[in-house]
Amino acid sequence: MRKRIRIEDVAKKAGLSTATVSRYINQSAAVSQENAEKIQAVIDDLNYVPHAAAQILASQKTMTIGLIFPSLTSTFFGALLRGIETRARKDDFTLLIHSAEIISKKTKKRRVLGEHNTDGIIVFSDSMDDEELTRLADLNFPVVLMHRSSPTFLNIPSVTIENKNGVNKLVSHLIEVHGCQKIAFLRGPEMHEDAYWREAGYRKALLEHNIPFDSDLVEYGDFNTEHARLAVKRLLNKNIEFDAIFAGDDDAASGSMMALREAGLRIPEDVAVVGFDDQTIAAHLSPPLTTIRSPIEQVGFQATDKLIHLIEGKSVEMETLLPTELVVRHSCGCRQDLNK
Amino acid sequence: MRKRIRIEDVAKKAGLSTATVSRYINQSAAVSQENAEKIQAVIDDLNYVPHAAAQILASQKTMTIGLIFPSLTSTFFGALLRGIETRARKDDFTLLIHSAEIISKKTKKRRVLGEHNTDGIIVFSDSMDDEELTRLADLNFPVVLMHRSSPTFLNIPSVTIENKNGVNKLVSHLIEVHGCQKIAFLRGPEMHEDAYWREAGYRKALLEHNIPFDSDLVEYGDFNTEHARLAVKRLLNKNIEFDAIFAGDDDAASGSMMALREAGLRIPEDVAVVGFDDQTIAAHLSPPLTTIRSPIEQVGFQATDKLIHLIEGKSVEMETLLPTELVVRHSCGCRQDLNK
DNA sequence: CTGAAAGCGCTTACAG
DNA sequence: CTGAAAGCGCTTACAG
Repeated sequence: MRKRIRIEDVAKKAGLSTATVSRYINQSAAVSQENAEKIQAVIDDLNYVPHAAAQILASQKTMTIGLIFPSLTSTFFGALLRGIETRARKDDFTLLIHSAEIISKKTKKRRVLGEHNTDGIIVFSDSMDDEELTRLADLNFPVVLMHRSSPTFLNIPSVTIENKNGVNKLVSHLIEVHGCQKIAFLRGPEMHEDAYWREAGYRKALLEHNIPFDSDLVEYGDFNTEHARLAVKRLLNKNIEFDAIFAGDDDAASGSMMALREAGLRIPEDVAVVGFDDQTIAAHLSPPLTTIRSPIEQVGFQATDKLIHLIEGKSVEMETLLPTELVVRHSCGCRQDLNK
Repeated sequence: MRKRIRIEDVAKKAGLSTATVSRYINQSAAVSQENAEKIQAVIDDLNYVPHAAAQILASQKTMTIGLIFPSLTSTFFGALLRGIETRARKDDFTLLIHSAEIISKKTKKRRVLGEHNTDGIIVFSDSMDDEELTRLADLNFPVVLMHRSSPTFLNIPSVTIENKNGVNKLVSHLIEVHGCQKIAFLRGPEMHEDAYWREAGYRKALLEHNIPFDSDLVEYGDFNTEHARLAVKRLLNKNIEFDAIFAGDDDAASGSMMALREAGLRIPEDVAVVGFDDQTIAAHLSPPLTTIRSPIEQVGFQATDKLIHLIEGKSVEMETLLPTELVVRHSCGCRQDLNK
């Protein structure tokens, strides 16, 4: 590698001090018009780019945001990332993404994301344990939670979505409009907060329509295509009767459809299927999926917005609950026009 | 924020010098068993984590790899990222991801990824222009290309996939097994290298079967669901006849299916549809998609492997061409068993 | 508006 | 195997 160009080289060539050059680069203090132009010319000429680590060390600000995700495979995270990146870039923050799924227990002691390399961290769902959350809270280090709320003994801001109401509407639609009575439910991961509230919405809808809750109809779909496919197969093999499936999310709905088709069942004639999220895939399934639209990108945007406020020392709303919306397509049995 | 704990604090408490503590942490030189234990105890006690920027500045190694992607929305990138992250983590490299789509021309002067914050960069397709590529090559800075080959005047290692042969097999299957004669082709983005070679494979298959190339059958699908849907609509509106669609990739195949269904056409009876990549979605489309399996995750893994070798000063193979494979499902007209 | 100089928290020859 | 000290490339009070 060729010799690095330092701020000192720029300063020397411009006949100024490094302090002035630094001020110009960071716009941290006024620099005379004349010198500004001189400096810019030298920077362009030398192709100077500040050394990030030196800036961080000297300023004690990393200008980067850490992201902890369980995995990066779902399209779901694409939308989330878009929201996060859009907001982060507005304030020139860099993103350091850590996908937790791949980390092994052993690696865990090597803290990947923390106060040593970020100004703040956004945590998705349960991808950080309470111990580390507590440690960061004790440090007063900025953290924002997405798709989960703060442990009660801490006080961490969060951005979540309206799961319970959404699912209530969705399941009620199945019951009221399509007369479904035996609605299978593919639950998400055990400790997942979205899963918890979706179950609450499911139970509420049943209760309000005097349909008894039947645990035989509940399986773990894990918000995952293949798991959901197997879950529906299990239901089918056990000869459990159902006239609809609320799959937990869209990916699981896609897997459910597969299993049904493999069993020779028609959708929605034999079994209605509904999902949650309204990801891109939803409209492209066959039949197009009735689902709940959740503002995934907004969640990312808002969480990042909160975090940046926190980093800047401003106060933020503790809990942001974003609304969801019923999107009726055909997989529930509705027959609206195919062209949107 | 509470006062940061520094290596000096650890050293003092352990009754040793910072040099020894540093050597223990980085395993960069032998430390006596006794002192090692003492240091580890203090680290655990104080909850010490080294300041990343200080390490980078002092060692002149960032231990991070830059990734330049056009966008993070497709599931395609999920698989790619998995491969990259798996390999990077093996050598304790951190990932800095920059999605180029969101960057504006103005922002461009602020170089987001480069020698100032990474040890090397992986570039997807054409998300970095020749000018910057040249600058980095001049610096002798490690760069690896994915899904594109090096500009001829440079000499940058790359990892690409066998597009031409794959498509040739796919289109030949359509012609030989299903008797297709008018195969529409949804091309990818203009300057995209994958798109270029897929067209070459398409033309070759036609040529080998004495079917004239008909430019009326070619549209831009842009490797994108919605664009592809509109492209097929255009074809339909122009009353152009076709008995099959090679959609360019799986996302575009999904969009094509939508357009066909909206027009009341049956798949594959009226029109066969085939894709490329064999992403997760492919098996879940209805009917399940016949496509070419490309080793997306492998591409990421190999590119990262190459980059790390480069960073370590080792020499690497200049061009790695990974094989692809025909996956026959039902959207082409084949009637194999649905259960795999 | 500008500069001299201390300091950010590490690593690493060098010497022992 | 260990330590004293220079140095990595910036930023930022402080003084003017």
